[in-house]
Amino acid sequence: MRIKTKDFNLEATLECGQVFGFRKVSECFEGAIGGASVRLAQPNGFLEVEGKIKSQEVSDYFDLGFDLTPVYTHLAADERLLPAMKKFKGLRLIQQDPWEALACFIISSNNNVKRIMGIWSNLSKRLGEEGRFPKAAAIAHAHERTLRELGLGYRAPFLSRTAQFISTNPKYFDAIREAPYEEARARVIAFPGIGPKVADCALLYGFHKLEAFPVDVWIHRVMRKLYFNNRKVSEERIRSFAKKRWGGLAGYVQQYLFHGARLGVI
DNA sequence: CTCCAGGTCCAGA
DNA sequence: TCTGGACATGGA
Repeated sequence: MRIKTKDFNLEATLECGQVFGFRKVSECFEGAIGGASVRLAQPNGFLEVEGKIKSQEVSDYFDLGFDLTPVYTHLAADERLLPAMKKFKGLRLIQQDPWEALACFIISSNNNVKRIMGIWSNLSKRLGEEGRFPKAAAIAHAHERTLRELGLGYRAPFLSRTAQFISTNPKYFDAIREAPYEEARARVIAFPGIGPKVADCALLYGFHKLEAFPVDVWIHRVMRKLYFNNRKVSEERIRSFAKKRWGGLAGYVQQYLFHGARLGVI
């Protein structure tokens, strides 16, 4: 299947750190969208999709209907952000599964991307269906010892307890999705192993709350460098700065900043 | 061996 | 409210 796209960069979108379930295999990305295993490529502008899936579902997943113009307006208006915009034009925040996002970012704390992807893979092979990321119930029923064997370390009880809560309160995500950002954030922070940063990742990536601005070590460093003259700044001040400057699209700007910082282009 | 990785939690000032 | 240390694990 071939899908026409406007302003879409598959590689930047899947490698910018918002999702951990795609693997690059010779110019293709292998992973899953919803319940379908897919292989994706973008050889000459078009998005090529292999797998038992409708084009609408792919389009929804990558949020292809979302107009990036206001994001570009922010990026282009700031000399400091211009390099990231040029490099990653077409990077989109996707509509991934809320549970997967929440779980993956519990795993992400004090961890590195390579290891997070490894743990994603271990969990999916051991507890998931057909190698996809396991449902909350599957993790809830697994023994904590099993999670440790898969590399979770001290995060095992955090993930286990959160999975138990979600699998027994399946409607809870609806409440989070419907709540305004600040209230949703407070609800997510209440989960074990989730603090302000992981909560913002879950809200931005799992619930598409585009005002969420996760401040991790990379964002902290790059924001300090670009906007605070390398002085000490609290994460709270960075957050309020971002909110004031980029408002409801702060999370989008954050993604360009994060990817740019990690790749060393800004 | 030490340091670090998309932090969080807890205790003590 | 702010700060320091512990926390599993594996790669550099």
